[in-house]
Amino acid sequence: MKIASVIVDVPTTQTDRPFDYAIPDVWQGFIQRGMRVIVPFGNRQVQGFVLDLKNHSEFSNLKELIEPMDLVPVLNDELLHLGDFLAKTTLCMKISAYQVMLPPALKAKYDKYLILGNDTELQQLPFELQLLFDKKERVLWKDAVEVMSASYLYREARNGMFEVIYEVKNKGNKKKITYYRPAFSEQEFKKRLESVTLGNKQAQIIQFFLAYFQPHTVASIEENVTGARNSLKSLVEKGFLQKEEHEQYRDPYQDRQFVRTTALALTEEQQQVISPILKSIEEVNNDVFLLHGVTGSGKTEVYLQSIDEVIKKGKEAIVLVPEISLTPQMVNRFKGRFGNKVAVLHSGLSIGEKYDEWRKIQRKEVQVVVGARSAIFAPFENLGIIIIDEEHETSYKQEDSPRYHARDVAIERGNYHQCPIILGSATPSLESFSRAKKGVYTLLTMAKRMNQSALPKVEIVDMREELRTGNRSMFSQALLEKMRDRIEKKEQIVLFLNKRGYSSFVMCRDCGLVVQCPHCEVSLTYHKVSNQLKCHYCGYESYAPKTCPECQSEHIRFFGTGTQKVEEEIGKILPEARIIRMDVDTTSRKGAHEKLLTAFQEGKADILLGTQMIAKGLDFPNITLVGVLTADTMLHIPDFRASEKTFQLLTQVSGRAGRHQLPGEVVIQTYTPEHYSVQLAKEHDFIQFYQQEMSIRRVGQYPPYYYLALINVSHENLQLVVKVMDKITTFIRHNLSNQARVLGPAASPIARINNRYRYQCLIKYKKEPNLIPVIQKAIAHFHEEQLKKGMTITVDLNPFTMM
DNA sequence: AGCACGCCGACT
DNA sequence: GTCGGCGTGCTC
Repeated sequence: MKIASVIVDVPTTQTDRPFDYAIPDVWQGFIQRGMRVIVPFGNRQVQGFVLDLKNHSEFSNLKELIEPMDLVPVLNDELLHLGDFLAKTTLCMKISAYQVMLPPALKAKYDKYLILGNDTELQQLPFELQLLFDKKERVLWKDAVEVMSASYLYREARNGMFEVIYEVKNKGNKKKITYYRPAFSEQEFKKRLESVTLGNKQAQIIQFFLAYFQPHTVASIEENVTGARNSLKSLVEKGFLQKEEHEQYRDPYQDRQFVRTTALALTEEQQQVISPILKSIEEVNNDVFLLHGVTGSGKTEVYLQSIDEVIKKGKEAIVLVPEISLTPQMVNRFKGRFGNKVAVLHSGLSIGEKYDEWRKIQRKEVQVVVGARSAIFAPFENLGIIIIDEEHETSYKQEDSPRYHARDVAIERGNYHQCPIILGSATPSLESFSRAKKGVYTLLTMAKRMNQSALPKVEIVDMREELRTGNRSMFSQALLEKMRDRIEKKEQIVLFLNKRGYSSFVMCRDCGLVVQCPHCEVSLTYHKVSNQLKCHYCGYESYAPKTCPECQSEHIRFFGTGTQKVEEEIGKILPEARIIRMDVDTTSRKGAHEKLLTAFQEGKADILLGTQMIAKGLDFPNITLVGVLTADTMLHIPDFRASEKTFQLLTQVSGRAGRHQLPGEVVIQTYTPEHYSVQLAKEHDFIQFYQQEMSIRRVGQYPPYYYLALINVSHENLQLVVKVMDKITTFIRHNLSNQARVLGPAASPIARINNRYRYQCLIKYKKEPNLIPVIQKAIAHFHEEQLKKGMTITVDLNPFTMM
């Protein structure tokens, strides 16, 4: 095999195909499919993935590839194939599909350098450049353009004064740890000592080695002989010690003790649910199970015992959880059961830590991976099960290219490995539940909580009524009384503030002006800490105005209830309450999240106050009251899934209460108590909610009855955006069947971000085999505009947000 | 993406 | 006449 077919790291439609390279003799037999290589591309070097090896190419004068970047392939055949699947089903570049499957540490970085031409003397250069080149062979391009214009540099490069070179940075990411070991046996060591005289420090080090005759790290030598580091080198030179480097994994969980657990006895329901799963594992079937289990019904134990069975068969398991750093309890459960067989992958890890966890998987040192969305690409080769917990979570859909959904990838991989998939949730997505009803998935139900505990009693409080009776605080009378009661009883409270879609905006009470971002069509968010207004879309910041910028009125107010404000108010009315506040501000530091939760678990606070991040996975026995301060803010966002999201959230939050011996109670405060998603969450009635919501989706022609595709065009010039979007929409409308509904063009819900206008076209369809080629054709038409005018066109198949 | 090639206006 | 504007097309 003399030729490698390579996908290059140039993410454009024109280069989204394999390029052939000759394999130089030195690398013959070494280069394999799935390896990363450095190849010449045009006049620069880029990274690429070897797709294939072959002996013939249609292209006659091939360049040689430069060198491999890996010792062993980073992508196996299955993942190479999966990349193709991603590119086809999400309309992304193949290179982006492959990059997303690997830990970010393996993504190439490029450096552009300037080196002197062959005949160039340093003195010929302008003074500023002479300084840069001083004693250096090469100068970073970005340093050079600081002192000389790019056009000058390019011109002189053309004249031969410089050469411009590119280099793929292959970062040595492996963490090395240095050991010193005795160079010979103990007797030999002593014998040799007699024939030399050593300095004081060196003698001390030798004594230390004689006392503990084994390899030592520099740190441990230093502990015993201070200043030893300076003498180690000469001991190596004299032949007493050998220096060696061991690769070491950074283990983010290394200094933590995990209490080992064994399988718990299953409840009757759990047994009923697990037996078809075990059967599927046994028979190597590619079944998809939808495990619908109420909060606290013990889904995790079902996962654990299924995985255990898979491991016994010598296979591997992937467990996806929504943003795992948010649920350290979950990690503990897996680490506790499977110990060092588990790798953990989530966004809280550093790039290096992610890389290390990934390598444990690649080297088959672990059998289980627990992680967020991208863990679905774990390079296992013998998958026995894939579990997606909280299956309905929107975070399983990646919101930028490649816009894949982990569930779809899971099903594709399950099909390849012929292994079962479990989708678990207390509130399944309508898509999954309807598939289960149709028999595409196998529905498994757990309707009871473990520990004989009942689902919590839910009380809905109409906040309009509170207002009428003169209560203007954010706590209803009912909630306040219950909070007092729990604090007295030394039981714990979780207060949930639903902030999404309800940022704390600034409004003038006189003229009604809402302060907006000058670059985006969104209202600015007030941040109390810095007294600033910030735009969450483009990062614009300004100081909070004291008077209305429009009418100069002083009645300008900050609307919306932030966690800080709630904390302040509790401090006023319940001064004895100890509060832990969890939001972006208090959990941004690494590990802060877990610390706060641990403190709460240990009873160091009465109230846990937070946003989204406390809705899931909390399982503390002492929580007996859950308060939802504003249940309906999410209902008003322009999204057909608003009701579904509200129902899911209320159910999840309620599920935090009374999971163990003590009974739980939930208070939901709302301005729309009659809404079915609020009412049915109170009744814990998912089935009823499903039916009601489905009929609305049917009428509105929304998923799961229809599939969606969203095309978005953005550019600074509004006219251009409208024109292009209009042409695309018309083209698509004419080329799909009349079953399809093509809506638009219309301004996006956020009509402008970063001064770029945004228009969109929404396609609703049931069956359109030509959809993807038609969209591709429509977009291809506007290639030039994209290239020259900086217009962006994006396509999101099965979008989760319409923003 | 990044660059070379190439064809038209304003400068020595 | 030439420098440089950016429109066009190519990269194995």
